[in-house]
Amino acid sequence: MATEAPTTRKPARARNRRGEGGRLREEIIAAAVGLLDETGDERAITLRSVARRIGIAAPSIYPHFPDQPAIMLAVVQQEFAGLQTSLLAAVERAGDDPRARLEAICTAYLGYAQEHPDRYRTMFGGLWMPDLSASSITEQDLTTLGSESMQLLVSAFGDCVAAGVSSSDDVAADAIALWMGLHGLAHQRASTVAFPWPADIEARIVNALAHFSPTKA
Amino acid sequence: MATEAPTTRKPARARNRRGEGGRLREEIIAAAVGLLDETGDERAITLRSVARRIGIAAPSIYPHFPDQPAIMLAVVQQEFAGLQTSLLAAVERAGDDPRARLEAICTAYLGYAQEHPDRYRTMFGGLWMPDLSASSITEQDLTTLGSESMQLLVSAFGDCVAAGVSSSDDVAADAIALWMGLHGLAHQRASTVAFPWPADIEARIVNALAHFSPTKA
DNA sequence: TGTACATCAGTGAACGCGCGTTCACTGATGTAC
DNA sequence: TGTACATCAGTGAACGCGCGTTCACTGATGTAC
Repeated sequence: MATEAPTTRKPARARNRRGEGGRLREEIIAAAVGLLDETGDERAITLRSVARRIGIAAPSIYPHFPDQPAIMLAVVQQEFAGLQTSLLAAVERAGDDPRARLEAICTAYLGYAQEHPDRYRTMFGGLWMPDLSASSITEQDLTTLGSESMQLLVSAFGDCVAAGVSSSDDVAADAIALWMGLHGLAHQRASTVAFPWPADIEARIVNALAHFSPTKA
Repeated sequence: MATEAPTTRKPARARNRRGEGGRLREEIIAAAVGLLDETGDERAITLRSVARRIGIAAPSIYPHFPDQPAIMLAVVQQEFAGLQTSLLAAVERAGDDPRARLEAICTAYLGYAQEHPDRYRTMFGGLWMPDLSASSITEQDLTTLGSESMQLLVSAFGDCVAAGVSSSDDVAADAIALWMGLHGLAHQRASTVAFPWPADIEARIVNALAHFSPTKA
């Protein structure tokens, strides 16, 4: 696979107009996600590979990102936002029934991970974050990731308990337990090559951890 | 941090005696694990860093491993064996009660992951495996990893169902569901910097997914 | 017991590569007058 | 309406580094005779 076509040397990317230099920032993030999706390896996202894909010189990244980990953080933040959007859309579609809403969230969560396994692995793999002291990334940047989605799950779980379709003596704790079940399945599916998954694995995990009343068989 | 002490140039490693060259193979694996434990980053395991740590020349690796991914595979295989040993020891200690045995396996599994978070992340992260076509590693190498431990979990779960302390219409499927809960917690703990875990998170996950009869409160 | 020799367990130098980052610069574009 | 100029949005060459891998080699060690 040729990294550069030999005949056409210059793709001749149109430079942004004055005042619109910020657009390159978005292009950089999009290029990074594109590289991740195509290679399936977050290590393929390098400062130089991103620049190459856009058609700019490598140093042109620096006015927009202080270092390479900053690009990764921007990618992960954008993807967590995308996950949240996907969950909100699912819960919207689900209507008013509390159990249907919680199930919709779980299905959407697992669906996102299956559609974008490499993104999911990157978001939760923790491998992209460096020494934390040698880069521009702060601990605050990391702890806030995914907290919105967690909150959504907690409140949907709480609604189920309030409606009597679930039981829990500690909604926050049981929501985390449910999330861990979802995460385990999502992550393992995204990481393993082949595995003999039972057809109803999602339902088995969700039903057990959501403590759904067994009445509605 | 100096990579090489300036005064003592030669650590003067004693070369193995004739017929004992195979010892270097074990030293290489041990050095790789050591690097992983100390740096917390599997990317720190390079052919050259391993050689440096042992005190040999880089090409000396090649009689023992065909390429760098082969070292990673050996590390991961050894660690899966270590995990299995740890689970077997726990189940031995637990005595004859089926529920105690299953709980012991779960606790030992989570304990291993908490003691060696970086090893756990490497084992299940899937990032160390390359193109699968560009290296010496085969798909067979990957699918067998951890299957022994899975079997142990299935049989312990089956014993619980047989003894009436658990319920399940499909032990194999529910064992996988339980494993996913364990994996989710183990992996997230190993990957995240800080998280407000509930104190009883382990019990909440295990009790729900093992379908333990609630009689024994 | 002595010695030639095959083998084993490595070594040392070199290669080409892609990486992050720096530095001084350039040329188009909008604005003040 | 015309023009000087500041600013913006980048460029191009270069740096030092660590990487995986190759090649021809070396020197100790055991063995056959």
